[in-house]
Amino acid sequence: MAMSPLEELRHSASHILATAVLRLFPDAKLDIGPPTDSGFYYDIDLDHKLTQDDLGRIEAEMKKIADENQPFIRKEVSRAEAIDIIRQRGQERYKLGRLADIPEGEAISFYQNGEFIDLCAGTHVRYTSKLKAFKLLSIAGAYHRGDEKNAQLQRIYGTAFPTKEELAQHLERLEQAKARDHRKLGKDLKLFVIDEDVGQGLILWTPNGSILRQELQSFIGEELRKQGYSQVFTPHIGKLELYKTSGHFPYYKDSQFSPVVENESLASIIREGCSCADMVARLDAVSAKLRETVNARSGKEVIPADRVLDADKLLDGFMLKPMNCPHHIKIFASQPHSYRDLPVRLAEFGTVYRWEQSGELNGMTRVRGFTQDDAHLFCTEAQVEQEVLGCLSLVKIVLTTLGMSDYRVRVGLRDPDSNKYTGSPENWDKAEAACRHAAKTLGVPFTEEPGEAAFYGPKIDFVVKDVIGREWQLGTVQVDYNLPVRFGLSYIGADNQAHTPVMIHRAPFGSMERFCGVLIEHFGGDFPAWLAPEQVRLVPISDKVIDYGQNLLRQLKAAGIRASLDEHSDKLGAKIRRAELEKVPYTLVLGAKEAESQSVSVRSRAKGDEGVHAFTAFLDRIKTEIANRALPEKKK
RNA sequence: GCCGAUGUAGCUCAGUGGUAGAGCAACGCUUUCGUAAAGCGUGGGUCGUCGGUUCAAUCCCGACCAUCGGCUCCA
Repeated sequence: MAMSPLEELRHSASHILATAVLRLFPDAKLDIGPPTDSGFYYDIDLDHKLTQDDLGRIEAEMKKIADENQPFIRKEVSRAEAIDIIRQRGQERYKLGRLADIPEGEAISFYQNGEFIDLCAGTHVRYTSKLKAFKLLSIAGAYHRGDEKNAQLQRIYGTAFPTKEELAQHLERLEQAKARDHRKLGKDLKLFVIDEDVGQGLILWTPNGSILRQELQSFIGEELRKQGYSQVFTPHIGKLELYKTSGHFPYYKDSQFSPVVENESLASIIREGCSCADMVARLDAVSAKLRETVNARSGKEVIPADRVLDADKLLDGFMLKPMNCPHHIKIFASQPHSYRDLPVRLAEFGTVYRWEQSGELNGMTRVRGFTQDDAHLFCTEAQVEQEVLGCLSLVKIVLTTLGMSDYRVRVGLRDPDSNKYTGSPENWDKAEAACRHAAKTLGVPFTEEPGEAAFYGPKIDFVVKDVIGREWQLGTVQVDYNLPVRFGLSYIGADNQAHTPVMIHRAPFGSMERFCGVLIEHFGGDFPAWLAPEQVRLVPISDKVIDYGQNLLRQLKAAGIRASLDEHSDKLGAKIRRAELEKVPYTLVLGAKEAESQSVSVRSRAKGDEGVHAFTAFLDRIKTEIANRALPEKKK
């Protein structure tokens, strides 16, 4: 596979990095060093813990190697010769394994530059002096072959570009990304906090952030009403048995909070002398009746016999809900349904809790408690395509309104070689065809990805690219044949027979937390007026016009505008600066002449000073802008 | 969870084996000002937590907690 010139450069940079590391640390054992989307890395096993200072030394050595202008020379060798070369260099720890990965019959090649030689398919630049603009960025731990059972190596990340200018631009982009990081903006703009005493990964929405969330929720609420959804509310917990029926417990136990067991039950099993392991086994077990019911409904053994325990030994408890579907299913099941009722669309901003690994938590984008803008649609098989299309349009409306135009749609299909999927192949064929057709009808570019389906049905994900090129899976639509069966759901068809409905899970935002996190970075804190926590800042030039300011403030508030009056005894420049830093879309400067003529001097975040306008004209303007959910204008 | 780094005032950060300092913010006074920082003053800290070493620890050592950069994971 040919490398692009940029990949070639970065790949060569990683060899030069390895050359430098071996000069400074001759006992380093090398693993691999490929190029990446934004640079390169090399994985190295070394007893010495690399520090930031080492990075500087290595970088200086790389500079020297570049100046030495060593040619990259390709050598094709036999397998036996390859083993020899690796042995001579004392690099057998990882390189022999890498060599073994090369299939019989394929060329085995090494690349040499100066004293360094590395097993490598290539390709490379011709001379080390081609490397003119590079920088080592960070050190990280990385498992050999990405498997946590293997040794953890030290990974050195760096980046390289053809010219110094492009490198400088890239570093500049990284700086900008830091400036719009939602964790920094969240703090600066007081949007959310995470408090150690409450717990890691648990978001506290402050008043400003809550406005943002509330506006998004009412926006989507409006769309849901248009599309015939019913709003429901369900509690944050549910009994363990509910999740045993759905199949979520205990199979996903590792990513759930531990069950809540009632004090009296705990006391009683302690009296019986139960060990911790006994307790876990009793929590995981099911009654013979539950097993029989679920297996009969599924038509196969989904709950094995070894999970059954005598009824009097069973221990039930409550779980923080890891998903909303079982609760919504119970609402659907509480009534008999005719085919004429379908589709039933139940929507809820439902908060769920998942035990994410501590190292994975990140601001608002990876948390342990989050609120999905969730809904479950119960429909007939014939309605699947239309309902999927409805869900997809909703996601599209959301993304378009927010100006998030850089996204792709991924249709996840089943892996033809796997039998982990529930439901009949005929149903799968139909559902996949429906998803494919719906995506086509929607008119957006999409890719089909076999193996990306959930075990219970195909799904369609919206993957949004943010300003710095990272991809986020936000909105999702999933077809589910499994849960309606496990819960024994039914409706009466036109033939007067009971039929099993199909269920669709969908969440256009995904979760409010992640979505807001991405949205903060998307806008860099410069929210459109309809989302901005504060929409208008009134800035009197002196105390003499405070009365006028208060008068306007009353009128703005009466019109439903979020506004405040800056009564600090600062100079105008300082008040303007404060409003700018707080990213208020409109600042109205008030002086004596404005007070006299019922006018305001408008300063917009996008354009700066716009001159004096009648207050009523400004009021109309901002009301329209908010009602239209207009996107912010580009800054001048 | 794993590897590494970090944790000092609300924020950004400096600092030392002898019980801490700046700028901004807050508060008070003066100033009443025309489009990104007026002046003076005041208050504010168990130096992440818990242990250990020491006559003495914010500083040295250990454990834990949290954050950051990655890895692994994400129904």
